[in-house]
Amino acid sequence: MLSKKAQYAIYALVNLARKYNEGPVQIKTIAEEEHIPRKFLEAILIELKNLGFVNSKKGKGGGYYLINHPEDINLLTITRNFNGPLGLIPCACVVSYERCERCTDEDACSIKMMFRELRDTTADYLEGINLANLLEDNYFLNNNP
Amino acid sequence: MLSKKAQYAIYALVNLARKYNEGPVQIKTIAEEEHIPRKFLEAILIELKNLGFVNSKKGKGGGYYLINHPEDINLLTITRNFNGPLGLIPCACVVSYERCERCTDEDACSIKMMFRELRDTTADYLEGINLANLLEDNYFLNNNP
DNA sequence: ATATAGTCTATAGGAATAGTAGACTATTTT
DNA sequence: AAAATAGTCTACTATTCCTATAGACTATAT
Repeated sequence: MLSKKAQYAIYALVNLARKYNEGPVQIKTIAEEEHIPRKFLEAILIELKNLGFVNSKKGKGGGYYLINHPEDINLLTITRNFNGPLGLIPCACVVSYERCERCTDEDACSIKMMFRELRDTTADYLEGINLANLLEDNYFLNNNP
Repeated sequence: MLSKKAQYAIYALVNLARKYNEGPVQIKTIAEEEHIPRKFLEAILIELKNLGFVNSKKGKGGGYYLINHPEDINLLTITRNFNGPLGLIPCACVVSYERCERCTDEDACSIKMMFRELRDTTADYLEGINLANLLEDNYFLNNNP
């Protein structure tokens, strides 16, 4: 399961994607519409800003907005920044890789290979989904066999 | 990432699978070979026993052993019992499903569909791997295109 | 009997998660 | 310039989960 923080980040970005090109959206609005605790959301938005996903405008009529087009933000990127490693065991991770103490030959270890393949499948899948895909109702029903 | 507990459970079971039909294996032996803290391993083995994966024999020459053939224990079953939900968001879970507060029509929600498909892929993958598969070096090199 | 080896109860430190409070700063409109 | 709006920053807290550990107890085999 993703952390609440990671989940909130995704929902906040989807909310902004839905209103792309409609001007800044207030923190309060996002918090209410997405059922996210306001103060918690503030912290997440600042992180999203530092990561280059969103920008903000202060004062009246201010709020947050997406910097890039929804099509250019995929779920792997979001997940990477707000959640731990994708691999299920340390030696199967890429970014957070740790050598396995149990192995003499890690390159022949079936346990590692198995978990590594699962990790890669997951990464590819998440990378293939962007925010625009998530806006359309029934996207999957319409695009899957 | 799986919890240490879940990882240890998998490595302990693989250790027992490697010695299937060779009589009971002592806690101490498994702990040393798999680099698992002994007392922690004790607790995990008791849980594995209650779940019906292993049995134990007391006294001299005692230890733990697998009840079923390694081929009959898949990784989905192990993971389910020692780690949280497979789905990345609550509404995409099966066992730990929670209704989404954001949705009016969950059946048309692309976010849910996406995470649900990923969950199902992961579950199918884990279910397809059994302990016997993990014993053979290079299993994946030999069986994947 | 005695050594061996699993079982049970209880506890505990620490990290991560999730959330809160309040003062402060920048911008826009009047 | 003043007032209202809205984001920013610092600090704090509560709770849960993870990862263990200690030690006394019980059952079995020889």
